[in-house]
Amino acid sequence: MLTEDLNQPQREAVMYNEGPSLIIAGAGSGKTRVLTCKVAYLLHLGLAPHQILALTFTNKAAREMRERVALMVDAEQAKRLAMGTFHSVFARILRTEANLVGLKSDYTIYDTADSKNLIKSIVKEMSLDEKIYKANLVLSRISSAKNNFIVANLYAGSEHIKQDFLMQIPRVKDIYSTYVKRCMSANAVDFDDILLLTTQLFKEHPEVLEKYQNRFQFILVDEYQDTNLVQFLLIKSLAEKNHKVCVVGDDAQSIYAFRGANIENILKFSKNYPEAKLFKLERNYRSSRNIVAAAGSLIAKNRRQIPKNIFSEKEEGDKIKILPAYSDVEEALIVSNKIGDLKNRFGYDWKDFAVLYRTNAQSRLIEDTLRKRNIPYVIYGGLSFYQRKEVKDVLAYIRLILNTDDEEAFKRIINYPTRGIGDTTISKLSSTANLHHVSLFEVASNALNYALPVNVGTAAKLKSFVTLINELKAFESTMSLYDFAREILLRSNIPQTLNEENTTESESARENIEELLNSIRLFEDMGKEEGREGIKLSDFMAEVALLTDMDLDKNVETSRVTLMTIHSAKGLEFKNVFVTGLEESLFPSIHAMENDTELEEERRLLYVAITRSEEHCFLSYAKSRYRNGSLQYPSRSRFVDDIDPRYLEFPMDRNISQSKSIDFSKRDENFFNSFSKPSLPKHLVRIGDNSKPTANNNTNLSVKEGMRIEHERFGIGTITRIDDTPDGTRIYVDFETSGSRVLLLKFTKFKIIS
DNA sequence: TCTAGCTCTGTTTTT
DNA sequence: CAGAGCTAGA
Repeated sequence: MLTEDLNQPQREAVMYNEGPSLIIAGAGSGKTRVLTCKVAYLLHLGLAPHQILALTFTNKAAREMRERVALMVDAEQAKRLAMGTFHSVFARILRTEANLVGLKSDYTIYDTADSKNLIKSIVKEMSLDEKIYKANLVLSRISSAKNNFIVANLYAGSEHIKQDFLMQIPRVKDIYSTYVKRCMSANAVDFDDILLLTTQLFKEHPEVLEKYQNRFQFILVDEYQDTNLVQFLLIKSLAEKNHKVCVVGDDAQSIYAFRGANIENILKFSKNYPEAKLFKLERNYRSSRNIVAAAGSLIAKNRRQIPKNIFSEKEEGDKIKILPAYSDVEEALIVSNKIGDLKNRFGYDWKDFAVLYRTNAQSRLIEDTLRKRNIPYVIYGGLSFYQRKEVKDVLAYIRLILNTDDEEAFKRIINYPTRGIGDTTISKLSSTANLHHVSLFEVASNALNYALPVNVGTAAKLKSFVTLINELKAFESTMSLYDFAREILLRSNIPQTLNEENTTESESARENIEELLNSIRLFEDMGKEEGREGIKLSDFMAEVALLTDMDLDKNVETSRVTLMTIHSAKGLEFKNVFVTGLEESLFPSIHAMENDTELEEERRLLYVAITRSEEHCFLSYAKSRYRNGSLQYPSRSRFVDDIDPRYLEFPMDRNISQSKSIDFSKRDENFFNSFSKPSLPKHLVRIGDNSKPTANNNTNLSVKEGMRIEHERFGIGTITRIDDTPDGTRIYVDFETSGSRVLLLKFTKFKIIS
């Protein structure tokens, strides 16, 4: 029986399908299992796979669920489930119904970089100050409006515009409406549009909505706490007719408010469906009792939450260990050492470890250290493969060929490889195109008709570019995807250009492009295997646009330590988890320290991080860290103090101050002062600060072999050797955590301990 | 129009 | 620190 291995609340949640239900699923409570069983159960009850709509936030989650369903029912059925991310499912629907919202079905999906570039162009064209109307800021305003279902012509009457005035950016309204128009005339949508336009479509075309209401007999939504208003509306409208909808979420794990997610949706759900059944999954099967208790004590500091009692019946386990470090460098060393140590002691595999951080930038040091120790690792996040310059260049060719209206693709490649068409010509093209409400490509194709003010030479260059694109277009019908893509690549002249450069970068660029072609071939072959007829390159492009770094195959066969942001770690679990950078203004982020709402979200983020761990969890922080090129002295994160100390273990052996009361923020001096115990005479050696190094009077300073010193960045160590060289005195130090180093005395900041 | 080199600036999380 | 944008000179 399908529900055999489930506990009571899980089974009830799976078997109740008569109406709407809300499943509050605590961390590690077997949520995926419940969802999977539910899908299998619905199939068992006789629903056809295509009648079940299951929405997730990541492709990975969708894939995983499909695979697990396939194990319970037959693979054929699993394949036909309507399962995917919000964006991929609704992008498909939008493609089918494109003409109803003024798009063509081969529309392009703009990624964030495309959107930003478009905004930049618009700001320039409107002669606004780019320093005030920063692309990032404007995009986030537009995105937030879209997520809240505020279309361009309603923006003027919205709360948003009031905030814009306060922020002194009143013209966002105009940028927004121009942006929408430009996307439309480029036959392009951005990420938010995929959901927004579908919502609009359903609103304005009840007959279309009804078609999908009838098709989707049952709707499941994962990570419901992370849905925004538009997603809420989409689910609401689709479920309106037969109320067969089940949403699963955990308010304690809501970490996407910055993207418009609204916890209110969970509360609104019960309001919207008064008959909704509520199920709570409170037993955590993942983590030791200590970890669950520690996480529980942390999240208890948040005010707004749905009451629940998460418990574990696993063994008590070790306490969460706090790992203080002198510097970011040392933090990385400690983490790497601990990983090696645990592996040796308990026989873990590399893949049993994850190092999590708040910001992507933190990965660098950890990466460096792991590499030095020969510890294999994978990094998720950051630049994804499809965002790399060379890959985007090739994709832009493909995009323009498939959709010549694609403004951003046009701009990207009109002069790459260089063909003598510069900014001047591009802005002429732009203004002419805007004037006549046509695409850049259209103007370039008929420069004469539009009276484009360019000289004969430029006109000829434009013509040959247009001819190239048109010729390539003609190949589509005659070739396989792979051959077509290869033809595009060859004719684009990109490979030749890279060959000429002949640098390490151009070498890796060529490899990446080769990789891109391989993925096109793979896509084509898979399609054939699955018996899908008439796959087109546009299908590949549609898929690629919605792929993230998480979805890429990263050589999963080899066992490696995982490095990722906490956000990307949601939904995953590891035996051992290191949460790094627990420092004020990093975690919680400096941007989130102003109000409680944001602070609570950061706290939930740490909650998510801790609850990823099954057996061991470590929280590390550094007393000094390089950020944006300058050294900073943060204090320990307040969140460490939010956890009940009964579940924490602080180090005994090292005398890093536990108190947070010292203000490190002012000057270097404070940092050193904080080290010295007030009663002791200050042996602080601090030579070569910014004032000129008062040369040799430091050489006979009282350093001796065997002395123990405490270094700002490397921690505690013993001097093993002292050498006088023409450059000054060199000291050889064996550091406890960071190994041996040779330091030039006059530039070294340290304190003598004994 | 292109390129190299300089200055400036920003700097969270992501489908 | 790294990426973007700007300037000067070719």
